[in-house]
Amino acid sequence: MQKGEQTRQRIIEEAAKIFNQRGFAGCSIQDVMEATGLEKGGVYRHFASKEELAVEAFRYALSLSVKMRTEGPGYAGSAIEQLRYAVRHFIETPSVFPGGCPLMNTAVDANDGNPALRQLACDALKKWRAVLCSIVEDGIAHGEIRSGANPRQIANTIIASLEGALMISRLEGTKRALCDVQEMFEMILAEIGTAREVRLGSAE
Amino acid sequence: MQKGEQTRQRIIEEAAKIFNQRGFAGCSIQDVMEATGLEKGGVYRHFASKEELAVEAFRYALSLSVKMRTEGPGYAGSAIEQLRYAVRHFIETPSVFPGGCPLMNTAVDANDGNPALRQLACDALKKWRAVLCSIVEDGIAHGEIRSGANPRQIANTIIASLEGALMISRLEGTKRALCDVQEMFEMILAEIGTAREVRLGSAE
Amino acid sequence: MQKGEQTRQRIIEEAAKIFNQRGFAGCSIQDVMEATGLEKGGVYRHFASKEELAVEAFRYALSLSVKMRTEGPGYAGSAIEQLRYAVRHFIETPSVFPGGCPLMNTAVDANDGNPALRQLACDALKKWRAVLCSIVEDGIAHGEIRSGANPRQIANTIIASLEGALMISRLEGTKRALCDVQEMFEMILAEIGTAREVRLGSAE
Amino acid sequence: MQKGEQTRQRIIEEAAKIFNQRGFAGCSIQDVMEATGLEKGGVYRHFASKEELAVEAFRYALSLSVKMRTEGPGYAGSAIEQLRYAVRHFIETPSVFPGGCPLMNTAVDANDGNPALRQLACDALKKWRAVLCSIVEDGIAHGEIRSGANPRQIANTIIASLEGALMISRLEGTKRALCDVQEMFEMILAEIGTAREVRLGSAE
DNA sequence: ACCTACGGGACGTCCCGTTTAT
DNA sequence: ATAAACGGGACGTCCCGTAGGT
Repeated sequence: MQKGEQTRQRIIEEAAKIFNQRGFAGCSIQDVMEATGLEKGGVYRHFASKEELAVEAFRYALSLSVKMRTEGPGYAGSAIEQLRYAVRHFIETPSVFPGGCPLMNTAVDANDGNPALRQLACDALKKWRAVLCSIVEDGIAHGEIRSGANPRQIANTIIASLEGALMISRLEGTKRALCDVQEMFEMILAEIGTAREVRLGSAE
Repeated sequence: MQKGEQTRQRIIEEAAKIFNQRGFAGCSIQDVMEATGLEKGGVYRHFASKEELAVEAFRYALSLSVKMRTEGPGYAGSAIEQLRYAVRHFIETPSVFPGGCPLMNTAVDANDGNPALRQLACDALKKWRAVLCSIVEDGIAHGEIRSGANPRQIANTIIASLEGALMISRLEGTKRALCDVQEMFEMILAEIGTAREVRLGSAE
Repeated sequence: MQKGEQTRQRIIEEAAKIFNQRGFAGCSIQDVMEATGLEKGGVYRHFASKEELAVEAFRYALSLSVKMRTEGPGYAGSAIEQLRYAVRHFIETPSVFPGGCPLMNTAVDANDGNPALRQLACDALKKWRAVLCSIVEDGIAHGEIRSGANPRQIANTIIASLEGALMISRLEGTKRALCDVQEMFEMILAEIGTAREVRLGSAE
Repeated sequence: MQKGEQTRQRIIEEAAKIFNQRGFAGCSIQDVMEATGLEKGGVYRHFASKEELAVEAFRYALSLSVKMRTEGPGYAGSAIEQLRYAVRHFIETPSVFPGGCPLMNTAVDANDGNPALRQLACDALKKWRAVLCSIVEDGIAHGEIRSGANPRQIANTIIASLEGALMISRLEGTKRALCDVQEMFEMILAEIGTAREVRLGSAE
């Protein structure tokens, strides 16, 4: 990797943090300059515009974020275990960057007009959901999850609950909402799992 | 001072729409001027700064938003029915303003630094949750909901899921995520309700 | 005269001074308030708008100005003497108000757009010129001025020279330009007068 | 810095037109913005204040104006011919800009208080007068003008008459006053010229 | 006639995104 | 990659003309 390419990557990484915290409009090139130690020209050498830099920064943040939510040592074992891990892992490390989940931030920031950013967020969402879906599908195929279960519905519910709970938790400064959702998921996982008697026995 | 107060209110209402769509940093006083038809002097007579206007606008948006989620003809009957209504009503009218849910938008927008906005969002969240909590508590008191149920947990889960699903729905331009969550709630409501045998009988 | 009418007149007189010095755009109602000791409401009771006050003020200034240039003890005797007096009197008391000749000021100030003020200036000019014309005409009728003389041309020349010289004099802070013009007029008056030999004899 | 200088010049030229028409107080930076197509930042980069811009604009207008009155193909031949040309040329092209003669406008506008503008007008006047004076002096030296003639007096009379006549002409919307003065000048030129018998012979 | 409220709009500062020259 | 230049435009202050209420 050339020196120029390294610099470019460094800019993206620093910018990603700032954009994730303050949003596109709330962050200036000056902020990026200070974070990278570069001068304006040094930034503009690598990106044609603030818009272009933002796209790269958000792309980076989103891809890293999705990777964290979809890879890890816990993605092994039974489908139920994997889903439980996905939830637990989200709660333990809710964000790669300061400023909250890039997916939610990008979604809210771009909902106004920016179609490029919106597409990036959409892609990230789809990727994450696809992973969760395939876990559920595998679980059904292996008889660990009830055959009537709807993978997409389960995946969407997991993502929605976690993102929503993260928003609440950040607002309140507590993990309580995240934990509340996690517990509720235990119930849902028991409900969709086939190993019914076990949970009923243990829960009551 | 009658007329001035009217004007002030009109500014707040127009500003609320714009701030909700574009966020604090993404919206200028010029935008507010255009939306209200006023000139700069006309706006700054009523608000000391953009910050102050934003606080009033967000307060207005949040209070209207919470009111919509917590009042309505459906808040009657059994607790389970009321919770079901809360979810259904959210999905049918997910936003008072263009630009999505003020609670989520404010939460994301203010997470950076603005403590005033953050407090507003926090208050709105607490109000909403309190209403849901009391529905659950009433349900427990009336024996419609299992005595082991945790009202706060249920309320947080409802809010988190709905907000998260709304984010997904807005991103994708479909109501699918919202509907997925709604269906999942049917399962949860059945689970926490005491009229157990009915659901089990009908579902299987 | 009522007290209200007196106040109105006082406002006009004070405003006339200020408008004559600073022009319509360069003078504020606040200035008028300070000059009269009245409050805003006190001024607006008598005039519907700044524009209306300005019209009255300029009308007053112009009429006073024209009166000064066309009335006086010197308007007696031969036509040549009267013209000489008109010139001398202008130079001795070039302005009723501080700020220069209202005619020139109004003409320059109103040349942009204000048709009401422009008309006032035009009327004042016509009045002044008419007086000078009739002096010349009388002179021709009495054989004191050459029959070939053009009254309007002479009147216009007198007014133009005096106004122009006043402008120069005010700019330079000297009366020299006014005196230069006065001397030149002696030559002209001699030229148009019929008592030719006298001047030739005395001048050479 | 090439481009900036061009922009600065363009601003001055456009501003000169507007200031000449409406005066300093009657013209806003907004007007200049519209005329130049620039935004506020673009204007204030080149001038520290409205005052500074006005000085440059008036300086430009005055210098252009004086140049027009003092240069041209007619400034050749006999002194009398040159003076005749000066008058004729003024009447034919009385103003470089819309809004009348910058000298008179500035003089009236600045008579209030602005010493910077006043000085500019004064300088312009002196320059113009100097040119006319030197023509007369040359005429005297060459024996074309009577040795008793006073150059400064003649120059002041020309300037005063023309400026005054222009004011009248603009007020009335006719060139009549200008023409009246021009004709009167024929008489004066004949009077101060040495080729006496010619005019007398032709006029009578 | 005073006083206050109201909305208009000019002025000037500051900083931002971008370009250019080095 | 730096640094300065450039023009855009947001922000907030101030005062102005005007309208009402007292």
